[in-house]
Amino acid sequence: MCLSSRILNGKTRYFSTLRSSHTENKCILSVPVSSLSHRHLPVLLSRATVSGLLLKLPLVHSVLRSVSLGPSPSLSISFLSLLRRFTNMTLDNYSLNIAISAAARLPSVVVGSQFHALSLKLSLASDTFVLNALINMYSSCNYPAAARLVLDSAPQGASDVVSWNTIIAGYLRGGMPNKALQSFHQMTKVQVRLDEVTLLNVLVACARTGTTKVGRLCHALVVLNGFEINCYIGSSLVSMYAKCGMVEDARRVFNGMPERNVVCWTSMISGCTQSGRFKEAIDLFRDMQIAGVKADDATIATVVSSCGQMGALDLGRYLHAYCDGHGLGKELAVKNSLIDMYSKCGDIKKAYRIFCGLTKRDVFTWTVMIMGFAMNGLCVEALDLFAQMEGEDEVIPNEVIFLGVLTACSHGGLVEQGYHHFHRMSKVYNLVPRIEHYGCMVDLLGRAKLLAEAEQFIKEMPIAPDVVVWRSLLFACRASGQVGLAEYATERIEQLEPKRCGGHVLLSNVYATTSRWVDVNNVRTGMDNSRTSKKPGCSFIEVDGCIHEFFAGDESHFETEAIYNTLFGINELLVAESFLIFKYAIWLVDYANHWGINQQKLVTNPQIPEFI
DNA sequence: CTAGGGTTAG
Repeated sequence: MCLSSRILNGKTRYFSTLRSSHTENKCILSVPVSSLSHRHLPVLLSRATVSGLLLKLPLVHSVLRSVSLGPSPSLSISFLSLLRRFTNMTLDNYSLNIAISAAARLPSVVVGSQFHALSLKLSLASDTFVLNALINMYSSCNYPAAARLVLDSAPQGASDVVSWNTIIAGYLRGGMPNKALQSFHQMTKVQVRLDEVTLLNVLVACARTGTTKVGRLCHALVVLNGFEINCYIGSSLVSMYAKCGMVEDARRVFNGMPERNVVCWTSMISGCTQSGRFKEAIDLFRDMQIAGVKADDATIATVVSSCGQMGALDLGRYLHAYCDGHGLGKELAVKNSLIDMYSKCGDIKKAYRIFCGLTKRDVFTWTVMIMGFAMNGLCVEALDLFAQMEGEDEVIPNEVIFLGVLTACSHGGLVEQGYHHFHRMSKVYNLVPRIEHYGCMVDLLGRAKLLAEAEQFIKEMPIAPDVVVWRSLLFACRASGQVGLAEYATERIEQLEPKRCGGHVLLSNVYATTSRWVDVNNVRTGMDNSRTSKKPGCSFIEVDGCIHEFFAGDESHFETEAIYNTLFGINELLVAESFLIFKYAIWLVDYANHWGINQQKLVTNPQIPEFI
C-alpha cells in the first residue's frame, strides 16, 4: 500500500501523484494536500520515522513531490530540514532539486543559497537537474548574474539546453534583454542545440531591444528546425516583427498561422496600434469577433488605445460599455487606457471621473491623467495632480511622467515651474533627462518666445540635439519671425535627416509669416527638385461607428523609404545591414550542416526572403 | 526551463 493513499484515505484528489512500490498498510496522516500546513509536519515526521517508512528514499521522494505541489513552497523545505535533523538521512539529487525549486518559488535566495552550499558539499552541484534548479533559483530571486556564475563554473557536460534557456529567461525577467541576447550568442558557440523555448525567449529579447536581424534569424531557425508555428511561437514572432517596426512581416506571419488564440490576435492588434495603424487595429478587432475569439483585458486595452489615438470616441464608449457587459476591464491597464482615451477625445471630465473612482493607481494611471490635463489645457490641474502624487507616495515617478509635467508647463507657459521640475527630476529622483525632456524644455522656451534662451539651452545640452529639438526651435521661430535662426535650425535638421523633408515645410512657413514669398517659393521648388517630400498628414473621422481615414493632398508625393533607396542608391547604413544579413546567412548554413538539416526548407520558405 | 499578447511619450 503506498503511503499516499493511506495518508489520504484513498481519496484520489489528495496526494494523487504518489506512486511507490512500497505496500505497507499503515495510515500515517489523513490530510488533503490543499490544507496541509506546517503544524502537520512534526506529526508526519514522527509517525513516519517511528514506522520506519520515511527512511526509504523513494518514499521521501513521493512525499516531497506531493508536498511541493501544495500551496506552500516552504513546506517541502521545512519537511526536509526536519527530516535531516531527526534522522541521519542524506539528501540525494532529487530531494535537492525539489528543495531548491521550492526556494525559487518562495522566492528566497537566503534559503536557496544554503541548499547551493549543501549541493556543493554533497558533490551534487554538477548534477544537471540540481544545476538547472540552482540556475532557476538565482534567476527567480532576481540574481541573473549569480545564475550565470553557476552555469559558468559547472563542469563540461553538466549543463544542457534547459540551463541556457533558464539563463536567457532570467535576464529577460531582470529587464536585461541585451544580456539575454549575449547569452544566446554564447550558447550558439557551445555544443548545445537550441529548442523552441530558446527561440521563444530570444524573440522576446529581440522585440525589447529592437534587434531586427537576430529576430529574423530566429524566424529562420524556427523554419529550419521544423518547429511548428503554434500560438506561442507565432505570437512571439508577430510581436517581434511589430515591435521592430516591421508590421508587414508581422502580418504575413499572422496570416499564415493555422490557428490563432486571443494572444495571437492581441499581438497583431497591438502591433498595429504601436505602428500607428489604428484603423487596421480596429478592423482586426472586428475580424477577431467574427472569428469567434473572445477578447480579454489585454485586447481591450490595446483597442481602446487605438480609439484614443484616432479620436474615435463613439467606438471607445462602445468598448467601455462592452467591458461592463462582459465582465471585462477590471484590470488597471484597461482603466488606464480608458482614461487616456477619454482625455485624448476631449472628455476630460469622464477621464477624471474614472481616475477618481480607482482604489489603486500605478505610474501609468498618473501619467495618462497628468498628460490628459496638460493636453486639454488644464496645466495647473496637471501640476497639482503631480504634487498630489508625490504626496501619496503610491508610485515613484519615472521619466515619462516628467514628460507629462514638462508638457503641462510648456502648454501653460510656466517657464519657472518647467525649470524647477526639470532640475528636480535628476536631483530628487535620480532620473537622467533624456532627449525627449530636452525637447520639452526647448518647446517650453520657444512657446514662451524666449528664443535666445532656447538656443543657449540647446548649446549647453549634454547630449546631441535631435531633429525634434531643432524642429521645436524652428516652430518657435515662426511666431517670432526669426528667419536667421530658422534657417540655421533647418540646416541642422537637413544634416540629421537628409532623406526626409526635414524642416523645409516649417521654414517655408517662417518665410511666409515674414512675407518673404520668393523664399517660400524657392524652398518649395527646391523640395520638388530634390525629390524630398512630406508624408501626408493623416486624419480620421468617425461616422456612425465607422472609421474613415483621410490623407492630406491626394496627389501628394508620398514615397516609401524603399522607393527612395532604389532611386538614390545604397547608403552606408544599408551596406552595414546587408553585411549583417550575409554574416547570419553564413552562420545559418553552418548551423544546418552541423546538425544535418536540409537547407531547402529555408530556401523555399517565402517568409525568409532576406537570407537567400 | 513550460513559454506568448496589454496601458503612458517631446
